[in-house]
Amino acid sequence: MDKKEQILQAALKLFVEFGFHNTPTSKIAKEAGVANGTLFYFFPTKDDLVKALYLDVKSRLTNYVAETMRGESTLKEILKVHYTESLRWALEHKTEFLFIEQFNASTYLKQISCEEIEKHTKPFVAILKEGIDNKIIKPMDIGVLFTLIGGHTFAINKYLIDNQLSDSKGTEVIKDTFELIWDMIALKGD
Amino acid sequence: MDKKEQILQAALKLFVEFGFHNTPTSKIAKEAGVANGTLFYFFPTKDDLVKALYLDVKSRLTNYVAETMRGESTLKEILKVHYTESLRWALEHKTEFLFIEQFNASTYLKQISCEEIEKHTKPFVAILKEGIDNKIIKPMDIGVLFTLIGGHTFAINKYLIDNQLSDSKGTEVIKDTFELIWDMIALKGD
DNA sequence: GTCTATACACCGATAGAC
DNA sequence: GTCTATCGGTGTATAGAC
Repeated sequence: MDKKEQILQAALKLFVEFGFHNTPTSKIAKEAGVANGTLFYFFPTKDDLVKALYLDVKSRLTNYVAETMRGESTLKEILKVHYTESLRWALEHKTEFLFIEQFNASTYLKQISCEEIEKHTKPFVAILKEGIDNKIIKPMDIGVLFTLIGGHTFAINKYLIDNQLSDSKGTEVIKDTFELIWDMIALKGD
Repeated sequence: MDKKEQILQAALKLFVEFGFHNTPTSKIAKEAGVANGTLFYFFPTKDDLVKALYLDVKSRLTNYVAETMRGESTLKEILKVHYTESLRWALEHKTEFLFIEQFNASTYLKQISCEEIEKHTKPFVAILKEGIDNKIIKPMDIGVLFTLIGGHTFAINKYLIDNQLSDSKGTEVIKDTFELIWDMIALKGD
């Protein structure tokens, strides 16, 4: 693993544990096992490091979900894989999830360009739009629909992480809550 | 308005605009129109100020919702008032809402005792529990149910604030999304 | 209670050797 | 590319007059 990667990993760990502002770059360098100056060689400013880390984590999540897709045919199945695998990824990458949460609520978010954000959301929004057009999903504003599903996923994620459920119990909650969401947004049964 | 109140108000405004770490106590004092030392007379440390502000904002929200209750009889009506009025309050107190969001995702949250948090959630959880016991709400873990409703409310809140909808459009979204939630959690129709 | 003035720790960022 | 050493700015908190 190269030094740049080590720095990102160390930053992720410390940011989640202590927050952005309580994590000096000196500590990050130390945790990463590199010199102070090396950090600034790869990331000109601390802000650059935070943003690079966000983009890195985000794309890892997006890639993971994309890879688990195995040509599901119905919209319900596609959404289920999206939901289930996002949650499963977050459960196995708690630190990454908590980092995203912290970042989203921070003032850094404004500094990420719209294109950068849309790159991750666009494919999913397209799927939802298709569902509405094909009268599988209830007709509603696409933004509201996206918000609803995102909010759900995020909330259940936090619940699972905070409550340290067993694997089987966690799987059950994920399965059950997906059916609840589906009932909420689907136009009829299946 | 006394100086303590002025400080809290200034801190709220600046924290939301610049984030906790980019808001020095000196700026807060200046914005509040008090001397630097005065801030530390009321709040021994900056952390104390942040936490006091959180408790203050939280109880204002809780009180507001409690006051709007006018002896609704059915569970659906009670929940609807809770949902609607929480959103309405947040829309008229955007800064307060954004502050709560930032605080919840920060490392400060750990520093708030469980009792302090439960004070605000307990009454609501009791209502939900009653709904399950009386077979009005689908049987499920009370924690999951609370998470679901909270996540929804939070997500729609953010949507409303981010998208600057007109009053009538906003009211419509609030009304529609409540029906969606209700359909999701209710055991049958009404 | 409120102010002014200031101590002093800390941290982001740079310079320059290797 | 990576290191060591260090500077300058900044911000929390205190001391002490009023």
